[in-house]
Amino acid sequence: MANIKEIARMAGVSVTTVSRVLNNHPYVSKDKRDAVLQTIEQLDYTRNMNAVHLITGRTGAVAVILPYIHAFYFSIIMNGLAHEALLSQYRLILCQSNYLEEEEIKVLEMLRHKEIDGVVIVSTALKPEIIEEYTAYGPIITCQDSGERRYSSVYIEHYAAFKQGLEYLTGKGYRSIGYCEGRRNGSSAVIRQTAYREFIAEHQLAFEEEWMIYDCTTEEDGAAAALSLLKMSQRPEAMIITGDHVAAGLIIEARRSGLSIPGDLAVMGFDNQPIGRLLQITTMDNHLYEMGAAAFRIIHEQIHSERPEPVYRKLDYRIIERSTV
Amino acid sequence: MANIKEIARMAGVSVTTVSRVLNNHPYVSKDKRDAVLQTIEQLDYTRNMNAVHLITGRTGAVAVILPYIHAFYFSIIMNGLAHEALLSQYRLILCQSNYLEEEEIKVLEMLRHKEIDGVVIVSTALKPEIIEEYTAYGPIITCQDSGERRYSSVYIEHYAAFKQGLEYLTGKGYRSIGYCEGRRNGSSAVIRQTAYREFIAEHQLAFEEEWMIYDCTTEEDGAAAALSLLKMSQRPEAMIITGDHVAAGLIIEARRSGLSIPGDLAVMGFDNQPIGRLLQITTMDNHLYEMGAAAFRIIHEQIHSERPEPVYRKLDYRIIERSTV
DNA sequence: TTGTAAGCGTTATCAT
DNA sequence: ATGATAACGCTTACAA
Repeated sequence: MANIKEIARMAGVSVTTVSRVLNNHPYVSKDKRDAVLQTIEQLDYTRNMNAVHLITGRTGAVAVILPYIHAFYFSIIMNGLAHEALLSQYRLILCQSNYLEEEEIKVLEMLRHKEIDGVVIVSTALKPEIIEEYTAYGPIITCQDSGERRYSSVYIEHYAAFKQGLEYLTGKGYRSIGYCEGRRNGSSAVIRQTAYREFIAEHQLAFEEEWMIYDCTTEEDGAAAALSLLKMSQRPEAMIITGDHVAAGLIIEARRSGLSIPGDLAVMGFDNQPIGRLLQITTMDNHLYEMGAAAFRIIHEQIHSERPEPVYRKLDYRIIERSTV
Repeated sequence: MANIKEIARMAGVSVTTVSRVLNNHPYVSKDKRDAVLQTIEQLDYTRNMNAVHLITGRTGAVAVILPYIHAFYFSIIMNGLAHEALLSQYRLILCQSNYLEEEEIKVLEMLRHKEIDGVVIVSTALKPEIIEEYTAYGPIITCQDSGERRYSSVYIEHYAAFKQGLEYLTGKGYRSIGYCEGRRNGSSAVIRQTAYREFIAEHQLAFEEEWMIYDCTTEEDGAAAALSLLKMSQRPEAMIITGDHVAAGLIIEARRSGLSIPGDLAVMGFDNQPIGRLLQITTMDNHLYEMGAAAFRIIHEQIHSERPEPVYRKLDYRIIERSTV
């Protein structure tokens, strides 16, 4: 395959001139530029970008770490990231980690190996200390609140958002509230559970340990939760459920079993996913798209600044009132 | 940041020896190897992979082109790809194209620029001729049947599969069948519509133009389809719907409106997605996961062979009988 | 406006 | 078993 030297020789110019044409530098006469362009066309030449990356020290690529691409929560954030990356002519390299530290480390190692210019961590199993180590090799941003670390973050205050959701339910008069939690190891799940238990205690609400249902991540988990709810001697008046798709599964199964919603059971979802609109689920909009977009904008800026300072951006949230509460 | 030269100097060996240690070559004495290893540790050294890519002419990365990551159809294929890529220690670069030719070309250009070793095209808006041009720069495989071209393919016979679905419905006694089609431009949609219309004609089934519903890609589209079905003066006895999530939307909305399924309306889905199991939707399993896995295995083999020949692999399919037909 | 030559950080070749 | 040295294909001082 042709290289820059060959183009230079055939066009009767130096490699520098060819490089200038390639990079749209000024100070190239029209004659030479045309000659170069024509030769390039003729030989079907393109640059070997590996050589460019080597000499420039940049790759124009950013990696994104997330556990599952097929989870709505993450795909919405991903859309935000992708949109901004496109605007900046950047490439996104996706890493579906399944929360495997090993996979996540691999991506951070890519940063170290100079294969990418930065890393966006949407959700991780990694300890903040580990991430912090890698900031030495390039900019990193997380979509989780990890305190004011040496890397940036765009995040939702899960604690406050969850409490607001609970307040909304008690405001509607519900005095016993169950909770379908998402992935047990998920960083947000831990926070939300704390918010939940504290809220229950503060407001002296009724509570049974079986109202706390763990590891609900799919429609089927929601359906299973509905079934176990039905078998309880004491059932909560309301359920708060992270993920509208899980809420959807619960609602469908509960209705199939003859429960009226919100009459017999109120359901509040989280994350404002498309299925939620279909089933008219009352939910919490976490602005996930904007989260992705902001994350990319920040890391892009950091890639291009000399000594970037970490940025901490807190996103807001709001309840979407529909008809399941 | 430290480079190989520095390591060599500090360890008191040549760069060649360092390189040998780095690549686990034989013929390095234990003494020197240990010295090198220790220096590497000490300086926190890693290779600049751009230099490696440049000299070796390989990158260990394969790009995947698909229109939408959040569509179940594609995410299942993606899972198959990802699993195999992991086994082969390959990196996957994801391109969400939205069926924009421009975006897809960008990826093919990466192949030309030597930034990736191969391309897996899951679904594309590109003409086969264009893809064929790029085979000059490296192996390409599609997950669509495009005839026996200069690039490989793993594909489902959408025509035959769709007809089998229709036969299943007529076998159950339904004599009027409507069809919710997926994305209008989707390559499979075109094929399936042909199969549909031909089947209707061959079997002299009842048919109204309004039973053919276009561009159904989401749960909400399915719900909307249910609503328009309800308004028809003549309603089909059965619906065949590409995508179980679309079928789910239709079923939920239809039942909400008092329709019994399959009593008043039989529904057959396609693609065997998780939601289909929850709602007990009778569907067609297209082996999408296996499709992704096979695609990667083939391209991986081609990357490592001198003069690769195109491979054409046809996948089978089967009906999963549940309770909506 | 143009060209020469020195890198970038590796691996490959070919000695010894 | 080890090491010079030449690639790989490009950008960028620096000189003219």
